[in-house]
Amino acid sequence: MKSPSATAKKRRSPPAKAGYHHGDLKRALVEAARALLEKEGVAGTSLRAAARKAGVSQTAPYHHFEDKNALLAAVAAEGFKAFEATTRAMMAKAGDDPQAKFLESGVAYVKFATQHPALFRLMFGSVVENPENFPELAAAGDRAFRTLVENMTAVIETAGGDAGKAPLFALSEWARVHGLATLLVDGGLDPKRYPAKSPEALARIVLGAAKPPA
Amino acid sequence: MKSPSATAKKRRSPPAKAGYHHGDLKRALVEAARALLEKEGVAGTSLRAAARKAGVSQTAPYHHFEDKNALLAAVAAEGFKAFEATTRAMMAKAGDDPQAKFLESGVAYVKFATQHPALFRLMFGSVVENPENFPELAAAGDRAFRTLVENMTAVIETAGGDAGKAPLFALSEWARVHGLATLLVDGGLDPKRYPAKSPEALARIVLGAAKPPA
DNA sequence: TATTTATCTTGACGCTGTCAACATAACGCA
DNA sequence: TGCGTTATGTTGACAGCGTCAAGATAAATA
Repeated sequence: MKSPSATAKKRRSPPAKAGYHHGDLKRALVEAARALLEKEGVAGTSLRAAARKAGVSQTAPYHHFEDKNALLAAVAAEGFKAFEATTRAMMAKAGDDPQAKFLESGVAYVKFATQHPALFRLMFGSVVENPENFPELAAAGDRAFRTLVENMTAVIETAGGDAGKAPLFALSEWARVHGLATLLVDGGLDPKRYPAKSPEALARIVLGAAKPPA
Repeated sequence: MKSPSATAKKRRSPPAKAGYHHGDLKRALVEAARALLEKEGVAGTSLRAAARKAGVSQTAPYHHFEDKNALLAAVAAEGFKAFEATTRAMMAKAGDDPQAKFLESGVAYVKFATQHPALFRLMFGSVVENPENFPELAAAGDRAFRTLVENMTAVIETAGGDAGKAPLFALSEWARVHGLATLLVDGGLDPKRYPAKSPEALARIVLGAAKPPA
């Protein structure tokens, strides 16, 4: 019995698209919102537009997300997954040297930000309200910071330093990387002032070479 | 018709007009918008609400600002003035040591951000669109960066380093300061992880002491 | 004083987020 | 199998937003 016939598709765990009820609106909405984000920016990303793009009515999203904020949080969470993936890939290319891995993770950070500026703002800016209500987001932040401290610990240990200061140094370096990414994304940096072939190249220069006098 | 009002608003000083038409709506709107910003955040700051607060109709602002974006730009420009003033004050307290002055300017940066988070976001985030159309904003950015490089040059020279690298080092340190401020303002930083009495204290620790192994 | 200009108001448009009420497909149990 | 329940979708409505068009009125000017 079950389905009358016609399209018998999988609808259990990976419910693609099947059936009348659109199949998997939730995912479709997240993807639509992400596409809007890339093309129109944060300001141009509306719940209604996402619904339109997914081919449903304007209030259909409310059966899958409590409100617009929840949709944005879901997009941000997906962004964090992509972010972690690319960071891992960049670090893998760097081999075993902790210092090189640390640098590459920073470059990956900046590269991701400049390649997906709106998504980056959504993830790290204050556009998602009450992010603590979205465990996926908090978990992503925790994971990111944990790896950061681990990397910094490795760097310090190979340099024969005091590993107890890893959290402090990690924060310091995180701030620098995050600041560079933010300045590039938000246009606080005049590119003419720092001619570099690409944001990635600039990141490599700044993060790798710049150690002003203490 | 409504009550033909009664409250005569205060007027402005020398070049201002002492007229009926509200006197100086432009300034009143900027102040209203700034108050809204502090109380309601960027999202809760609307042109109409600012007009309401100033006691005029919803379209009155269009005689003084091209659109909402222009009003926000004016608020941001005012923010930059306040920002420069507090930075100067903090640096003055630091005396003559370039290193100390540099540190204090960074601490002032972070302090300003955490004390006026919405204003900080307005100034440095991407909420004002096409900021290049507002010369006041560009000028403020230029001034800020120039002092930064000057300070860094002084720091390097007293340390006997290569002053040619001042722009690069300045960018590096600016990124760190800006990143720290941004992380604090946007909640990317879990305060439990870095127990400090205040953001200002945390800034002092991070900016002053954290020089991880190169 | 007459006219032009600056400023402010009313009214309207389409967009937004969200709610209430309703319709129907799918699921689960007798 | 049929039926009730739940999940998912729709239409319609509301207030608030940014902005435009037209009209009103005070102030400046000639």
